[in-house]
Amino acid sequence: MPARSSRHATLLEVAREANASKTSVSRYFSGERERLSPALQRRIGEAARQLGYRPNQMARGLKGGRSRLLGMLVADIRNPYSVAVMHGVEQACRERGLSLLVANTDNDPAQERTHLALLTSYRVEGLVINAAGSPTHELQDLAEQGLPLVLLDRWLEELDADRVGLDNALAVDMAIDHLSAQGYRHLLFLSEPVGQASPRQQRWQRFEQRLADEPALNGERHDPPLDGEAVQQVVGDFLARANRPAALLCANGNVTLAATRALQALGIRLGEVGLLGIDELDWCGLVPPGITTLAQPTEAIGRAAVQQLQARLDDSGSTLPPRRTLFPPTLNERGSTRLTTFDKAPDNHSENAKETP
Amino acid sequence: MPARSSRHATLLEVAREANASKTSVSRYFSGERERLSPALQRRIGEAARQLGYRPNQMARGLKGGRSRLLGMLVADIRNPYSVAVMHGVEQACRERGLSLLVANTDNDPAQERTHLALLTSYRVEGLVINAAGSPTHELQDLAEQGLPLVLLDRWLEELDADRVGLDNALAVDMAIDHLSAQGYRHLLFLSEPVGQASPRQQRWQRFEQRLADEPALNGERHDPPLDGEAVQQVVGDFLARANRPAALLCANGNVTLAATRALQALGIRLGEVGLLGIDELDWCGLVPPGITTLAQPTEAIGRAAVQQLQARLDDSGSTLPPRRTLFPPTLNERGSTRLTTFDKAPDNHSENAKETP
DNA sequence: TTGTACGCGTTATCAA
DNA sequence: TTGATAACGCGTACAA
Repeated sequence: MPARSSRHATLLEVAREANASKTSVSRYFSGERERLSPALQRRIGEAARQLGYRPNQMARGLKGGRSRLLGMLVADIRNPYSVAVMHGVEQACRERGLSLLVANTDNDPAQERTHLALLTSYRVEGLVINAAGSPTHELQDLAEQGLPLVLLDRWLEELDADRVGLDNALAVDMAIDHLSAQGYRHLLFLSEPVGQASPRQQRWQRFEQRLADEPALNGERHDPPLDGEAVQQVVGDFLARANRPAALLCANGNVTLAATRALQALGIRLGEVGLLGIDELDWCGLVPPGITTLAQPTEAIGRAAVQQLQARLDDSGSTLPPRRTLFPPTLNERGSTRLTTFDKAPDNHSENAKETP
Repeated sequence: MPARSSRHATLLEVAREANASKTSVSRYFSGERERLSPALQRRIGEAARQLGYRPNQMARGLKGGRSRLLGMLVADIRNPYSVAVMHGVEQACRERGLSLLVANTDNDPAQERTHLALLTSYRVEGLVINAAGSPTHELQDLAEQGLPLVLLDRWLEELDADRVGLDNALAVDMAIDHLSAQGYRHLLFLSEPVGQASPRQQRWQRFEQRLADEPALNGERHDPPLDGEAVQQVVGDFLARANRPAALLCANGNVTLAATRALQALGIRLGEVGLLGIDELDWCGLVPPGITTLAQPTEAIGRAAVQQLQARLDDSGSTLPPRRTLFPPTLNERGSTRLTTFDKAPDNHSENAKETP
């Protein structure tokens, strides 16, 4: 029984109880158990268990500067993409004996600043940053102070830090190539308001570039707000203007959701008008005839972020050049980009598709 | 310019720079700014800004025992329900100037133990626990040591702690009442493997009780593993046995997803066989004709958890009796429980429904 | 192999 | 209003 009613047992108390010195107890809990005599080990172990002793990480961090804490700044924690990446980050942390201090900013630059200060005040050993705004100056300072940090998904041009994320140009290429191969000729690129977010900018730009390069391809780009009727309006207008076969390319998961709603509201059948979304979501196979997506390797991205941080941590001293780690997406082909599929069966049963000319 | 190339400025350095004492600087950053002369305030503020000083929370926590950290143990961070609740927790934390240390256990009791130890080693001031297994003993110890903790969603009978979550009995009642009112007579209650998880047990039991009480209602209960073909098998068998009108009641969001897949694979139209899920999900309005759900007030649940912790923190001393805070769900009525709806249009356009007898 | 003594950055206590 | 000093719990030279 831990007995102590309201406080925590300390190293010193364990030492007393075990009739040993602070140093020995410290060693016992710092992976130097081997260097103690078997007898001492038993005494300390016993005493610690009896008092319910747990080393105080705060005190540990204070002395050695090793907080064993990693900070993660997330722009929108309710985004499944963010959570999936975070899961990868967390696993990688666990494998290294690190804990994760998570801060969600809800895409608010003010909160971003606050949380950044907060994270550093806990002396995190590294920072995974999925930025909302552009707290470039603050980050620059942190980087200069020698704090390892890696930019996740969204990055800031002015900040020359390590970056991990999707190969956005490749993703757009794959999307366009697939739609093109399926016979779609008139493309609508749909994004959340582009603003400062780099992935949106990059996908957007790549789309424009491809349109410019290939005269056979027609297209438009729009970034309406996702709440309200704007999306339906934009899609409706596009479809009224565009010749067929026409398709929608959604820049991320949120857009895919909004676009699917819009198409349904307009009474349009998926596939007849193509739909391809960047980001894979649980339900993409469920909406008949299934929504084609480009899945990001979220776990790998998360792990890569931590790995990069670790590299900086190990390297502390010499200045490695900033490194960019880009991952390719995976195409999940479903009915929404099958021009000839007018059937409503779920994707995994499309072999039973009945033609409805 | 923060100048210092690689370390953090300390209180002492600020004091020297400002020609003040440590105490004064400490006061300046501890909300006792008023008690300093305007001149001193200016000097300290200046010096701090110049050196880029940030109080070290680790050291703070060491001295006063105030880590300003709350710990949250999450059973499955990829579950949208968990994330939504976490969002509420996080907001409530922010309002109180607390930070959140999140630990995901992936439903693994071993990791649960580890993470629990980790969280306490950072001297979190309180713990929000969405337990995977039953680390009852560990938790009991923590509670006895005076650490405020609140059980979220899942609770452990043996542990007499504060609890926050959904009113599960009410939820099942509402589900059955709705299905019953819509004309469904033969019910299949579908759950993830019940095991130790208390919400599953409670929902399961309430379902059984209602069946026993009302002879007019027929029903079965199953808890197949969600991966693989088991769900489709169970649903198929049930539908082969049961008379109509028949309906499925899904015990949580994961089950709803699996059940929807199964019904699609079986080529069954929603509504014709009823489908009602506990937990609201992004896509429930998207799968024609929309899936009826019981939404949990996730934000409120998260906030309530922190609020409860706060109460314990404030009260420290006298022993308040354990408190249970249960929230009612909200019914989102959609096409999947509309017996007469054979139309495939999205929910928000059901007024245009064409009858297809 | 084990113990002593000091320092980490902060707050609390007390005195000026 | 300000300042000196002693903790807080732990790691780590260094000495034994």
